[in-house]
Amino acid sequence: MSEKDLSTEEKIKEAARIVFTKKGFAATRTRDIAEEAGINLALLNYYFRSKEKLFHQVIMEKVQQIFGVLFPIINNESLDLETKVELIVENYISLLLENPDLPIFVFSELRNNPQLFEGRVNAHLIGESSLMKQLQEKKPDIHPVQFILSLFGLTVFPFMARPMMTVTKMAATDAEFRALLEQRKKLVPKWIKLILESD
Amino acid sequence: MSEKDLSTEEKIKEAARIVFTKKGFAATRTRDIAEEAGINLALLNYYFRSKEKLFHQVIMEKVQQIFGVLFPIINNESLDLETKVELIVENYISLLLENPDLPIFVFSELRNNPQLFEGRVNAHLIGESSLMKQLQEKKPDIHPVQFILSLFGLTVFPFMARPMMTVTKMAATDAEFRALLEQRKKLVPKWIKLILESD
DNA sequence: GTCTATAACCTGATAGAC
DNA sequence: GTCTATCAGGTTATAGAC
Repeated sequence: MSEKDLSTEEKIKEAARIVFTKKGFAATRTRDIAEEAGINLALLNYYFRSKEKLFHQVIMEKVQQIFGVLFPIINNESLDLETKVELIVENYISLLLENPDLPIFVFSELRNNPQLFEGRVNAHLIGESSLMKQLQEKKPDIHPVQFILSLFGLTVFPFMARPMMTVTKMAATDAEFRALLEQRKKLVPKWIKLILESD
Repeated sequence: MSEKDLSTEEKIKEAARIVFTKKGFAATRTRDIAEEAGINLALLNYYFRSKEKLFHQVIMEKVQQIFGVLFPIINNESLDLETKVELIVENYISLLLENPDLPIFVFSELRNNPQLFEGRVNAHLIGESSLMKQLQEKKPDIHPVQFILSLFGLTVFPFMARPMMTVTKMAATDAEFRALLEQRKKLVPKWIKLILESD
């Protein structure tokens, strides 16, 4: 599907996704989005009313995209803990490889604007999830939050550290980075398993 | 040392540290810094010439603060791998507990502005470090970058996820968060050890 | 060194022609 | 729906008095 096939509205939103995720809300100028979309500034306001409304739409769709991948796994009663971990890591890394700027974007905007998510992210949805119950059963001595932080730390952190890895030449090229993350799809579940089976 | 004891220059810089780390460069207005410092806008330019120059000074000092803590450990030839890991985790978590906004700040500004660090962070300083040599010897089958990503992912990620933890009530209060991270000082080295001793 | 006032510039948003 | 031109408001930086 070439750029020409998209409606103007979708062209603007796609441009907004790119620019907002790359630079953040405050550093993005509506002019940048217009230019990226190949349209003019007035059209942005014609379709989306304001920079803020456009931003809100973009980030919410991104958050839902993430939860859309993770939730069905976390709450699937027919998967055991180990399989859940494998699927979460595999699918989340795949998603992030297509959206590498997403983690820094979401976390830094959430810092500036916590009320964005207030009410939308229900504590029970995580605390009462199938994953949590299985964890409690398998390893009651690990604080569930410590487990979650580790699982996602191991999975997400490389994307946040990406700019640092480029500068330090730890993963200078895109191909190197992708290779590392592909390898990590197997490593992280293996390591998590070590943690779960330790005493 | 009360606020009154600080020179005007230092008051401005301290205010800049607070506001910049909390909101990022683009979202920060020089007026916010002036107000936080209890001085007037013109003085900021009198002392630091521009918003950009002040920012540059602040972020560089923060980065050096981090490396100042980590480098002596990473390159201490007389510490074995396990002890290095313990000290890195312990000291880094302590530092970040005093500067919880630092990780999001540094990583998101680095994304917007990678040239900030070009030339300053030498790839050899990490690749040729004592830590890396020990790792290579102890566990040649782990890619060193995978190890580093895991060590720092486990250590730093909780600070980046802090706003998310607040919203989801995983760690609603400051005290809860601190307790989790204090506990983590022991957990992370234990888990890293599991990884290093696995096959 | 510190202040007030203001210049110079930039950005989001809109008016109005087509 | 799409464009150009422009407004209104806000931001950085400086001039000039004290």
